[in-house]
Amino acid sequence: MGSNSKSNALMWFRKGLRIHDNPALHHACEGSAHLYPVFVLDPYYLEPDPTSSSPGSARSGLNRIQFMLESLVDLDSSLRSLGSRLLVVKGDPADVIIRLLKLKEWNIGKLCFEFDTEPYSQVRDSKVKDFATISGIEVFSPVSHTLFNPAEIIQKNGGKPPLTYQSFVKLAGQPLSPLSQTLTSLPPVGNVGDAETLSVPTIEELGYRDIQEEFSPFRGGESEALKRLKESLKDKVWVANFEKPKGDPSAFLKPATTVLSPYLKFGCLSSRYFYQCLKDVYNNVKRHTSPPVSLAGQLLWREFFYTVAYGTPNFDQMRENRICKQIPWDDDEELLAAWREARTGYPWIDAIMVQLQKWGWMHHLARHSVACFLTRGDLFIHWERGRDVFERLLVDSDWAINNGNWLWLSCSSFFYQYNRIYSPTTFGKKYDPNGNYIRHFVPILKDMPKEYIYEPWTAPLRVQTKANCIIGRDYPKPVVAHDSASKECRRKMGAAYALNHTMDGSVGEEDLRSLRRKLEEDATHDFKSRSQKQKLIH
DNA sequence: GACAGGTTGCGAAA
DNA sequence: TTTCGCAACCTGTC
Repeated sequence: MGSNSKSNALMWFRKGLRIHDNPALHHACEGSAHLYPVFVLDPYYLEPDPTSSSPGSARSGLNRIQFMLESLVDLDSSLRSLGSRLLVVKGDPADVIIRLLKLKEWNIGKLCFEFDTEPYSQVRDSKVKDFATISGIEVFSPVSHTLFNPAEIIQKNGGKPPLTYQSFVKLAGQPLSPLSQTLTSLPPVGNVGDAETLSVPTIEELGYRDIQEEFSPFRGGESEALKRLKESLKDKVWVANFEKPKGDPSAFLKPATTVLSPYLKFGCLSSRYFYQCLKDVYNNVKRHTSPPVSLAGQLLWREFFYTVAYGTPNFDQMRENRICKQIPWDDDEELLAAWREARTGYPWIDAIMVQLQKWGWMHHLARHSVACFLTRGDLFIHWERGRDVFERLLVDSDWAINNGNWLWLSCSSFFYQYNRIYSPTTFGKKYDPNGNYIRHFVPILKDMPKEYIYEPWTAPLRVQTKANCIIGRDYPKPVVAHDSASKECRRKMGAAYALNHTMDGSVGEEDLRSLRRKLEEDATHDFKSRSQKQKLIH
């Protein structure tokens, strides 16, 4: 190669931790003498945070950190089998990439990375892109994390994202196919020089010592993703008849869904490849389910939330969010902690929260149960608080999808039927009358007879004694009474909706404060009039 | 302005 | 196992 021909490429991995269907990687290889595959470890994301209520960093639970490290190990080994390897560098991602682009030894002429729609990533990437552009480095940043380009769909809809699934699907049409070529070899890594590259660290090397005894049963990486995909698709009848709302949230030995979400989150699995595989199955069976409930429909839900999230400023908060109802949520640290730490006294809710802590994954309907309970169903706590807990602990936590679902479940956007409240007792009972799910994740209740396991506070004392679980001592009493709490939530939601309707989307801080006052006054008044009646009766 | 339709509520009644 | 009342929400479309 000539001395001034900058024919080396830097492939920046962030999400998209895969070899298959990776257009940025393909482009990075084309005409490159050397290829530098880089992943930047961000200390802010990884550093142990002893003040957090469960193991992990401030931003991520240990399960997701572990999943990411496994994905990196797998990526490195795949790169090695193609004659390359993964260069791991520590530091602030944008700063690190800019530093590497400046290195004389690397002599980078082309920077390739997958386009990322998240606000955090947009800021980070434009910093790097700006530097590359003024330095005369070619930048290639294709959309390949999603089936569609969110920007295109928003444009097709006149500049605003569609706010219903149906209108989204109509607008979106057919997704693009995955790349058909597979890479058989990669250009070699050139002289690394002063870049201070590492190999993928272990969880212990990151400073984590006390690894919990039960942890996520899902291993990270592209190989694992493709294996899991193949396994899921083997049962063609199951794939063809899949209907999301009918799954069993209490199934944990064999989950009722594919559990491919963590792999989609990190891009270990290409959504476009997944979609194509599903189409192949559908083409080979007589009858199959359709969106929104089908498996392919689930991938379209992902697209829907990515699109709305990309086109909605302040999507991850209530304030200044065009599509979010303004609701006077309570701020109760005690109740929030009880929910987060699985001590609400409702075994179904607590078991789900334990599964979140231990596995970093729960069934979709289980997520609904606890999200509804925290917000509009029982505790009336701000959905942003619950969102934070999920965002940190879920192995599959995905910015657009997580925020979208919290908006949905709290009846702040997309879904508005706030009278439909999940029961923290009977909902789980429908699927698991014996309470096996509770017995596994809340073992203190393992000997509670099934008649009482969903409402252990109703068990006679002799039953509690026999089960070695005294309610109020070994396991908490319910933090709220569901009947009255949910009634109260309905009342508040009704008042908040009325206010949002009257003010036509311009509810401000002061309006919420006065609504909160009014709601409290009404509650006190009701209480007093009830007491009056009681006095009259007696 | 009316109307149709909305992945996933509950509990009672048939 | 399906259907209904509950009380009445929203967006997209005409």
